[in-house]
Amino acid sequence: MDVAPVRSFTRIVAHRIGALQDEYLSLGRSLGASRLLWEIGTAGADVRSLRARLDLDSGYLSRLLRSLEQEGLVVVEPDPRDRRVRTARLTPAGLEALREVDHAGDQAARSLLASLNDAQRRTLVEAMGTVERLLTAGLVRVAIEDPRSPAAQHCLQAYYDELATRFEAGFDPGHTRPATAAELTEPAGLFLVARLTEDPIGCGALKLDGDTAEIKRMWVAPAARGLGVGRRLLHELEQHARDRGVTRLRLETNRALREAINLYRSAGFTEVPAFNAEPYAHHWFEKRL
Amino acid sequence: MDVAPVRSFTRIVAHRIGALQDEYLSLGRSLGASRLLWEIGTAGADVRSLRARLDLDSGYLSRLLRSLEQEGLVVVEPDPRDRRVRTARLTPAGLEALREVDHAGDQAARSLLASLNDAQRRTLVEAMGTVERLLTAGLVRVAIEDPRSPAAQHCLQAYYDELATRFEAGFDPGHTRPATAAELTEPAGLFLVARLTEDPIGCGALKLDGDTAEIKRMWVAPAARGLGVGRRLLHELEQHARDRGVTRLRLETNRALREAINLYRSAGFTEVPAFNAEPYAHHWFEKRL
DNA sequence: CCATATGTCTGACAATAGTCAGATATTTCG
DNA sequence: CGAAATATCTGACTATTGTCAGACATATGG
Repeated sequence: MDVAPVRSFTRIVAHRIGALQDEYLSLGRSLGASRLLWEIGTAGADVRSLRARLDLDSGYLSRLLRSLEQEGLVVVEPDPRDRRVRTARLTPAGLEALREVDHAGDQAARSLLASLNDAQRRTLVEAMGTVERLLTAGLVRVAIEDPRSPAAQHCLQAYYDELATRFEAGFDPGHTRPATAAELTEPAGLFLVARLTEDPIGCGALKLDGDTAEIKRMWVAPAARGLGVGRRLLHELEQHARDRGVTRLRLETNRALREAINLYRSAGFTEVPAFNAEPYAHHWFEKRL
Repeated sequence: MDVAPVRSFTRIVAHRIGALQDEYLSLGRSLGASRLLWEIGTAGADVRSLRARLDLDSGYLSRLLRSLEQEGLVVVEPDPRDRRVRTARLTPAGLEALREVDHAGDQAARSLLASLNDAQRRTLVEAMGTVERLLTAGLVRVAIEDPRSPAAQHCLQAYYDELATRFEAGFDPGHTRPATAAELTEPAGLFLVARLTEDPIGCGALKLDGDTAEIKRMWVAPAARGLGVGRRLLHELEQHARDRGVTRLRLETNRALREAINLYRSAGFTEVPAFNAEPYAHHWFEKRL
């Protein structure tokens, strides 16, 4: 793997981005304080999530919050639902400061595009989008989890909700062919969850039956589409199946799920006659391993 | 100008690159010290250029050097040509430390590519190259300079050397149609120099003659090609000509300069019969403004 | 040779960033 | 209820990064 272009990229981009940060410092606030203001945002945020997003030590964050509080930019109050958690909100002065930070950010971004012509700008913005998308994709982690875990349940619920919206006939989990938690737990099967820095963003399951396995519950969160998560889940399910001696993979799907069907085809699945009586299915696929 | 994608890019990339720097810190040396080791490199570097490249205060840099010196990684000695200048070189232990830093950098770069498939890696590396190229292009500054200035002379010398290498018949500046420094200085003409953070990387000149102007001395440093510097120089020369009431731009060129010929054509120049007796020319171009 | 400019260094600070060990309040769970 | 877990805070540090004013040596241009 040739990493020289990556190193050259990181060096130059770090240098350019470092230069941009002077724009923020010109506001007379430390970089940490500006970032914190920005993360609190107009909606406010609880201290716990700020700590996670900024990756700060709890003591350090607490002190940063105190200094913003003293400037009158922030108020920190206990969350009524869980009074251990405290929520930071911007005061009117804080909102004004946020607008300044935002403006400094716009200026910084603009300065990256200055002295490029239109064609170069378009190319740059497109390439930036690609880099961003793929760097994000590189953070996705896929692991076998218990289908009863909160993350798995979250994915399944979102999956059912989406089917209900997208299927012409709606979707009722009670009418589909069942796949119980036990059937999707080893050794009977397995359940994969894809996460983007802790947040669950997709799932997929395998139900084993001798040398045949069924793929079930393939779903990717709308916000995470285009990162190749679906392909990755499918690929890992296939690998797990192979490892367990499976030679035939099967799945069924509904015609409303166009992108899934395309994925299956491009992953080497071929359409076969219906091999079960799933009421919501229009297409049945199979792949020999 | 929509800067939202740029801001989103800088945010995510800054975050990812920040995370990579832990790799350097794991070497038990501060980020500043690691960067300094890297900039000194195997060839050594004088303190002045280190200060410029790392953009550090002279006092701070001096102290960083002392600490590396104390660790036995670096020796700093006066430059024999100018004993005010001091040159830092790595000791054998320093070279070993540099290898470690380099290895940490490779690891960091690799971790960006990890968990991407081959197609994604190729796409990412290509997009990174585009971003790097265009961010660099955004740093290029073009300005009118005296053709007798050191930067201009450097470009002209490099230009003549390149012609001597590329022309089938070689190149002798004494045999070409002359363009004296006075003819390329306002108001008779003008000389543009393109610089990438101070270093001259290209030039181009205009020789005015009533409503006609000739474009001369177009050159871009090999290391800076692909950044659109040639197109930018040509565009700015054209703009300067227009501002001075020129309605016809002319130039002649040698058939060995393929990329220049393509540039002229795509910029709207059309080939015309020879309008002078330049011995090294094969093509004559003209553009009506 | 002298005035001035240049390059580097030391001393003296100061701000920012980061760490770690408890203290305190609240919630959760057996 | 009481033990354990969770969330945040304060105190007490340390390290890093950055700044500024001079000191000193050397070079340059008249």
